[in-house]
Amino acid sequence: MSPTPARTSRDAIVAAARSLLEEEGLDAVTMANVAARVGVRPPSLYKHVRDRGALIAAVADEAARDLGLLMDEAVGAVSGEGADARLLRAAVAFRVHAGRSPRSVALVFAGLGGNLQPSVEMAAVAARPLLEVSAELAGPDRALVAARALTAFAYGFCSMEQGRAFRFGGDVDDAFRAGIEALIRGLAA
Amino acid sequence: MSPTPARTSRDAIVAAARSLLEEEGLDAVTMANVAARVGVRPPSLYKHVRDRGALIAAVADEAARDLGLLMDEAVGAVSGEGADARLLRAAVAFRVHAGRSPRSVALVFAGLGGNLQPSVEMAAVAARPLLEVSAELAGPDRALVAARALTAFAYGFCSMEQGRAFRFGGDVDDAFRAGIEALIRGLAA
DNA sequence: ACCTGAACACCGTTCAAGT
DNA sequence: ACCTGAACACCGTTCAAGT
Repeated sequence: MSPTPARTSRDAIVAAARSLLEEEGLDAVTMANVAARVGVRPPSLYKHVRDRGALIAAVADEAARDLGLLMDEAVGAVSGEGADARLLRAAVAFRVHAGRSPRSVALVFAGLGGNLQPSVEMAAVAARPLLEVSAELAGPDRALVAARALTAFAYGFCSMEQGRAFRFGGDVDDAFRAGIEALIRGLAA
Repeated sequence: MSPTPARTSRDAIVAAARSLLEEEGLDAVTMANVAARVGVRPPSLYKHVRDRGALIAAVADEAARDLGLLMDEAVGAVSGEGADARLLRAAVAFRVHAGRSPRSVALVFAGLGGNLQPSVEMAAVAARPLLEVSAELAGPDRALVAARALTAFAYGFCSMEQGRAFRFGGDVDDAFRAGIEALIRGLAA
């Protein structure tokens, strides 16, 4: 019975912003581009999201949720596998994900130049799987410290790799593997 | 004898862009803001820099040079100090620097959303001190791998810290120290 | 040789007016 | 209740015109 039914939705808007981010970068996530993708004029977006910042924060939240699901799966126990082997698998999965969706990963961890972040709740969901295996590796009282170190390394490495910061030759796959193994070894000791 | 002497210079322009970046963020580095700081109209800037991208790349180069000088100093041998202790000092110095100049650091390592980077030459200068101590720690043939791991951890950690990504409590200083020590231990083994 | 105002094609955002 | 065109204050960049 509404005078005019909604011609788009918040979900469609966030999805359009998300694909724009991944395909063309944060600069391409303009209200004009998003509006065009959902078939509406830019001012109409403000009926569904507060402003561009809130839209990008919503994208960050979705990206964090997906990352959490991915980690949950990657970390799943395989018969007879120790915490070290499971963390190595999780790190490799994270790197593959970062290679496929570099801008989403940057958005989740560093806000991509803006000050937007996922909500604490979503961050907690995304972090849980890693925290559990970290507790196995380093003990419950050092789980947070270990998870932070592993995340810092993996995110830092992939962020630099995607930003083409490794420009002195050498085997990048090797550096990632050696680094994560050294860190896991050091944290378990 | 020039018809009109230059009222500004490339150096002054880059310096203005740099302070704008650190004080207000990359979005504030507009041609209008930079021009106002050097006392000129925006179109005049194009006589000194190709475009905004080239200006930001020049800022990245200066930031990389400064970081290299800082690392060179931090890594300097103290009597009887091993490679592990020197790397720990370098990492702590890097973190202090990242706390003071977070946006410059982000620009050097990840391009800050744009695709700008320091030149390879400047990156090589900035990386040399770390590579030398890494060779001491892990042996010459593993120096690059070790330096990459240490950089990835330190940059990732500080980037997350500055982006307020550590939101589950705990001692962040402790996490940094434990992480870098674990990594150094693992790389030396 | 450098600087300038005017212009162009864009932004994000607001708001009164339509349906 | 949602969508729209028009408007406002901004961008980066180009260019002919000034000195």
